[in-house]
Amino acid sequence: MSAAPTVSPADLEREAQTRLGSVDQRFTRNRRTLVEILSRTGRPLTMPELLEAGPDLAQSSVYRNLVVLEQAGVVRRIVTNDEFSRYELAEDLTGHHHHHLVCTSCGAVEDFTVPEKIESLLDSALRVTADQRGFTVESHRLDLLGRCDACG
Amino acid sequence: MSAAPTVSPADLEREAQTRLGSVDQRFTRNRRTLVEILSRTGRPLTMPELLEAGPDLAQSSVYRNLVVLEQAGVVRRIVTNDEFSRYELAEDLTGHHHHHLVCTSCGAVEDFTVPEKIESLLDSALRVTADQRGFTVESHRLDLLGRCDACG
DNA sequence: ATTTATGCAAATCGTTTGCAAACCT
DNA sequence: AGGTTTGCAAACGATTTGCATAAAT
Repeated sequence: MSAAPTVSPADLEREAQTRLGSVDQRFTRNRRTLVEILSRTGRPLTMPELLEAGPDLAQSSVYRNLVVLEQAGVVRRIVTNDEFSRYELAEDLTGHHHHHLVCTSCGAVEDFTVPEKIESLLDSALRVTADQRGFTVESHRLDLLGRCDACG
Repeated sequence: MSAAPTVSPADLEREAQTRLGSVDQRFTRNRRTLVEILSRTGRPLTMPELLEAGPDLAQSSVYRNLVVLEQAGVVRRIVTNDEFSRYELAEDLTGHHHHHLVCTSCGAVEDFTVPEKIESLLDSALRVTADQRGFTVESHRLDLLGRCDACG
């Protein structure tokens, strides 16, 4: 349930730096702050949550920086039926492939993982299906929808 | 790739009728039209697509009716990173459990299924994980993100 | 007749954008 | 300097809502 970083904060910064550079973008103070917040929190955050965690950030800049960070492959945007988008570090940055538990009552989103064996089985099954359709898979998304512990 | 209805149009109408009734809602002309369009098309439709398919429908009424139909369990709303929500018939109405291929380029959404064996394996693995977290599963959602045939 | 659904137009609200000042190198 | 980023305020656009009319029972 913690972020369980398999990547050190320093490595993370360096990798974020690199990825931004490869898209001709700078790793500015505000962007650092965002990466730091997302890293520390270790779960998908909404805009209000980000602004609360970084009170000096201007909302418009956060939106703009999240777009940049997403294009650089540092951040991933998650859309649910909830009113807000959520943002988390790209999973190949944290080395932590996972999925989401989405509460249909309060909108909360948590991470979870499935056993490696199931994951790889699923992965190959999906690839077969996609190929048959001429679909080029970039990633998959597996969410569980239901009621979280708090919402009973 | 077709809708492959395992449920006849008549059965569908009757069931929609029933479900609406159980939430104290009527099966009005406009709602019939929506169900008919979704049934005929057999894939998730956006608001513009719905309005094009039913030129006499008022946009606000469509939005309102989709809410009602969703509450009655007749329709399911799908949110992607695309600008529009999409709507399809609830899968327990069509008897056709499926997932989605989401094109990250054009936003198009197609249905696909995975082998029953994989599906049930996944299902039990998910249930175990959820239980450990005190999470009550209502449904799962498995999307493949990538480039569709047309977008190469 | 009374309740509910409809359609138009206006309001909402998360997100995006224009622009001038601040920042970086 | 020369370019980018920032923050404020205004704009956008998908969805929602108020209200008067039309259906439905």
